[in-house]
Amino acid sequence: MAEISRQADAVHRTRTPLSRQRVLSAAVALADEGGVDALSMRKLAQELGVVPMALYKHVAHKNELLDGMIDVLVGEIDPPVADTDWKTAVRLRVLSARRMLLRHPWASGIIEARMKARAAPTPAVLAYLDSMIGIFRAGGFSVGLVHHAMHVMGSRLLGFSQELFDDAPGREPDPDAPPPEEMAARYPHIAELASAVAHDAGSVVGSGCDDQYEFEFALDLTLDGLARLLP
Amino acid sequence: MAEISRQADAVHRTRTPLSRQRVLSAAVALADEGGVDALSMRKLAQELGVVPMALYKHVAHKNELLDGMIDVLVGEIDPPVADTDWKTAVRLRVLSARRMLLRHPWASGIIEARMKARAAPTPAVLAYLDSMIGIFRAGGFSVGLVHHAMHVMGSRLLGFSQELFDDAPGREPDPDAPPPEEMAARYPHIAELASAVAHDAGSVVGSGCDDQYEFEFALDLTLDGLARLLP
DNA sequence: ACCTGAACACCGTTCAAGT
DNA sequence: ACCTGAACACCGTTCAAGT
Repeated sequence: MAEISRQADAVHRTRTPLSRQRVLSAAVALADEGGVDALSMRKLAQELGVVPMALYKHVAHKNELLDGMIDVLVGEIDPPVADTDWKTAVRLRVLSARRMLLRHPWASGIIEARMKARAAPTPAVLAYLDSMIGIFRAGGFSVGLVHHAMHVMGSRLLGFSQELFDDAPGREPDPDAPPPEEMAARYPHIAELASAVAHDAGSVVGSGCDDQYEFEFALDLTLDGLARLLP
Repeated sequence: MAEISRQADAVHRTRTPLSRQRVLSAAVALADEGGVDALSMRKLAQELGVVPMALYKHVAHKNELLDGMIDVLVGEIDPPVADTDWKTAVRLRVLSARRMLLRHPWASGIIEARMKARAAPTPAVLAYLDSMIGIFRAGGFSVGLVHHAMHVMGSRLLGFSQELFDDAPGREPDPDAPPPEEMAARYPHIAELASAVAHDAGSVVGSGCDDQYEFEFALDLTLDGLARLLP
C-alpha cells in the first residue's frame, strides 16, 4: 500500500524537474522510512522517478549527498534563545538538537561516519558550532575555557546521547542467549542494576530507562561542571 | 613490498588449519592495516590463503565476525586496579580503554554501528560493564546512582572521545573551501578560538589540540561531578 | 559429509554511445 | 551539449555441484 503510493509519487514527480533541494529532501525522507541502509543512489533515483545517473547532476557523489542531508538536519535545530543566561541557552539548544536527532535516528550515524572519515565539518555544522561558542563567550567564558568546554560537550552539543549500549525495549531476545539466571550469575552487578531499574519504572515494559531523563541528567551534570570553572 | 610479504604470509598460513581465533586475529590485523573499509570477507579470506566460503565455518556471518573482533579488543583493556578509591580505579581503566581505542582507530566505529543496530552487547562488553558497575558500587554509589553514572559516562567508559569533529592535522585542505579570511568573517567565534589554540600550542603544527589532555579534562570533570553526588 | 566454485542480488561510479 | 544505458569492480551470502 505504501508501495503503491510511493510509485504514484515517483510517477508524479517525474514532471517536476530535479533540484538539489528535492534530491536532499527525498534522501532524508527515504532514510526516515527505511534507515540509512535503505538509502542507496539507485533506490533514491527510483523514488524520484529518475535514472540513477541523473542524481550526479546535483550531487558529485554519495558523500556529498550525505553532507547535504546533514545540513538539512542541522537547519532543523532551533536558533538560540536570546535574553537568557548561557546555561539555559546552551541547554535549550542542545535539547532542540536532540529532538531533531530523535526525529531522524539515522542522523547520528552519518554524522559520526563523516567525522571518522576526517572530513571537514559541513557549513551548517560550522555555523552551529560558531553560534554555540558565541553563547559561551557571551556568558563569560575565556577563549581557553570555551575550548575545553567544546571538547567536554563534544557530540552532546548536537544532541548525541553517547550511550554505550541501547537498552531500549523491542529487541527480540537472542534465541541462543544464556538464560536469565545464568546471566545474573555471570554479571551480578548488571543484574542488580537492571532489576532495580525495572522495578523502579513501574508500568514501563522492558527497559525501565527514561532516556530523556538520563540525557538531561548527564547534560546538567556537564553544564554544572563547566559553570564551576567560571571565575 | 608489503604486498609481497603479505602474499608469502598467506601461502604459509595455508598449512596451519583455520580457527575462529586465527580468523579474528587476521581480521583485527587487516582492519589495523587498512581501516574497517578494507575489511571484507573476501579480502580476509585472501589474506588467510583460503576460499571466502571457508570463513563461514568459523563465523556465521560478517556481523558475528565483527562481534568477535570487539571481544578481542575489549580483552586488551587492563583489568581493574585493586586497592584504590573508585575514582582512580575508573579513571585508570577508562584511560586503558582509550589506549586500546587509539591502537585500533576503527574500533569505535564498529562498536557504535553494532549499538545502533540495537544488538545486545557482546559477552566481553557485558563483563567490562559489570566490572565497572562493581567499582562504583564498592565506592559507595547506590544502585540508582550508579545507573545514572553509567548513563553519564556512556561510551566514554570505553574510551570514546565523542568529539564533534576531528581537528587533527593531516587533513588535506579542501580545494574549493572558502579562503581563511572569508571563513573568519563567517565564523568569527571559531576563528578566535582556533587562532588562540594554535598560538597556545607553540611547536605543534596544524591543530593545537592536545587530544589526550582534552579527554582527561572531560573525564575528570565528569568524575568530579559524579563524586559530588555521593552522600 | 565436507568443501567450494559459480551464481545471485545488490552497491557506487565510469564511460561511451545515443540524442 | 546533454542525457543515459551498459558495464566495471566490488560486496555478503546462497546453493548446488564436486569430492
